[in-house]
Amino acid sequence: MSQIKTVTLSEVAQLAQVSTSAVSRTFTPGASVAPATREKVMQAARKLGYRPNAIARTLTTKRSRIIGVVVSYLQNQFYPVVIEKLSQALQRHGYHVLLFISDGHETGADVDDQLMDVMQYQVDGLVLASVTLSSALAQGCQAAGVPVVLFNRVVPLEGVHAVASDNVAGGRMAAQALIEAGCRKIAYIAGLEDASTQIEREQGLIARLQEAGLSLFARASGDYSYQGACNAARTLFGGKNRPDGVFVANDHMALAVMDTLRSELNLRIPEDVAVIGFDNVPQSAWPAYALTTIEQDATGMVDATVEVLMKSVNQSDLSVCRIVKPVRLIRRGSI
Amino acid sequence: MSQIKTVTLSEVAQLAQVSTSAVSRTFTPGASVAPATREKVMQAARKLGYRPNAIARTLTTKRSRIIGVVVSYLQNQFYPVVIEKLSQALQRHGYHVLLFISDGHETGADVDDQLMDVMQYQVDGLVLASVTLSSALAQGCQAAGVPVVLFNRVVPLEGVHAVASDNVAGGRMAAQALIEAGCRKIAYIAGLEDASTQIEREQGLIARLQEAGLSLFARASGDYSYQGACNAARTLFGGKNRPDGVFVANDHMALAVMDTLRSELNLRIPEDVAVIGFDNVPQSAWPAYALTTIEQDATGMVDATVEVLMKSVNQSDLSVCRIVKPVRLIRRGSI
DNA sequence: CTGAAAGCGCTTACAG
DNA sequence: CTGAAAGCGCTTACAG
Repeated sequence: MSQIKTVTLSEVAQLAQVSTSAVSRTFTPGASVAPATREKVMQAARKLGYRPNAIARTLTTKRSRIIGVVVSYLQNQFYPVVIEKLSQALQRHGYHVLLFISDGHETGADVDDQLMDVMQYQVDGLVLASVTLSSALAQGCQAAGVPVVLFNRVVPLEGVHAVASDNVAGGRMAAQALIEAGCRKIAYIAGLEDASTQIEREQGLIARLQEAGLSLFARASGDYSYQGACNAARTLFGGKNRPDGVFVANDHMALAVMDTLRSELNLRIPEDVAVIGFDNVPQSAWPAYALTTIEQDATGMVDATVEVLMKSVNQSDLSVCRIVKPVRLIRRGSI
Repeated sequence: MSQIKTVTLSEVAQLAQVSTSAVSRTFTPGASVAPATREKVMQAARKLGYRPNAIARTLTTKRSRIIGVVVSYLQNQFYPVVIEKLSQALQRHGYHVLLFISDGHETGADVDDQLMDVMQYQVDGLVLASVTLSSALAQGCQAAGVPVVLFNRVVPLEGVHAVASDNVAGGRMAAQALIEAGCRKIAYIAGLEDASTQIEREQGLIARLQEAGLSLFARASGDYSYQGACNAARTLFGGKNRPDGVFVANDHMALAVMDTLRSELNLRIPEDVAVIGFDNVPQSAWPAYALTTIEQDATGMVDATVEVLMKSVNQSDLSVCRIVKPVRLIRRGSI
């Protein structure tokens, strides 16, 4: 409302007695300006307190230097960690994050709507963390030339990059750890049923179990939520013939499971039941839990994401990247 | 790089056989367009897949509908919760969040630099969560007409709004709860020494203690970090004559304190020592902790922030708001 | 209600 | 290396 004073490029040009082109060039890294000219411009700019208007620049260059980031919910500490790293990495490259929180339980159509919204800001790229878009919109983005990378989700969409962990391997590792610990009645608490992470982790678990001549003892879904996991734990461990080990699809749920097991069902971990999670969120290391888990390489995933983004921004014809980061077992006390 | 197809307003105008003004108006809520005209435009727009370019719009209207949000670090779950709520509330008003993560241990000058950076995007407002800016920059923002609200910090800067909790009252409540529980050797674990939250909470604690004829038994600083709090707990509780109760300046640290007290020092909570925190982050309610704490009204604070922002955007001469939300005691098992 | 025109603050071929 | 000029995609008085 009160855009009181806003110094523009032409005011600087006027004061410095040069053309607007000269001013523009001195603020464009790598443009050719004579040292003397640059100096005059800088002085005038400093005197006036000039700051380039990124919006105007975006309008002409078609590069906003902003990346839209959509994330579904921040309860799971994995995402705050990722967002922090991602934001900082992007800042280092001169980019900024336009953040978008989707309500979580939205249909693909809703997400599409929101995405259209952020697209209007001419974002240079899009990263969707734990969220998926429709194939229609994916095509739209591709047509518009804005690269999208799915973070921690993989969906075979044309032109959509994806960065994820080796969830199948992780599932196998979890199975392996449980088996080694002597568990024979192994249960699984699933995440959102149609999430690729969920599907792959379960797949790995079951594959390894079969190799060992075992089959899944029990299964319940926790929807990747704290409460969902509590409920799953109750149904799985409430009866007489209970599992002696459980793989929980992510740490956020695993912590909930540990809480319920101990405080509601009076079971000891790992003596009565071994539990293993996935992610290695900061809380897993807290002594109250000491959760054994499969670590996702958050830093590596973020770096890969940024790399794909930067490449795509500079060369349109980048072929689609599907990056799969290795995971590793972090042994602590819950198994 | 590959801005393949981008439908513009004038293409729509051409197809619809109307002026660009007409198109612009049909996409401006509340502008006067004849129903028939609007219909023609809508059809053309739909056919072409037209989406208004928010950047171009911003350049002419001087309103970007984006709010810059700066937050120092997301380890403390209070902030992810706040960001989620804030982002959603803003979205409801048609605004978006340009997120900025500052490294945490930055000087005011660094924050200033980063802010100038986000200012270039012509943000309509700024919210600084757990971060402060220099008075020089505060004036700059004021001069530029962009309202800034300090979230969870209060600093007497000209023209800067602030939304915070009644930290003094909270400190008193904490003292009160500890006293009622029979504690007489009450310690305090401080946050970042120059944060207003830290100062006020301590102030309230000490005031109430004095009224009860007590003085602070011991004190250590935890810097609002998990590790810092662990160290503080060690020095405070490592000796023979230890406190029987402790007020920790925020939950994030309180959880760390509980962890060290129990797993390292073998102390029982609350039998050996009562602990109380501040914030009421989701984890405080987890059975492993069941932390008694002073709750900040995150939703109320966010709503107030959005309200101040929306008012400021629409009327430049809004007088400075210093909003202080009440807090309340949440009783759980740690006291 | 509608259109022609100017302008928002920058960048970028194009000549020189 | 430098400047004049056109243009990025929209909005908004101003006339009609």
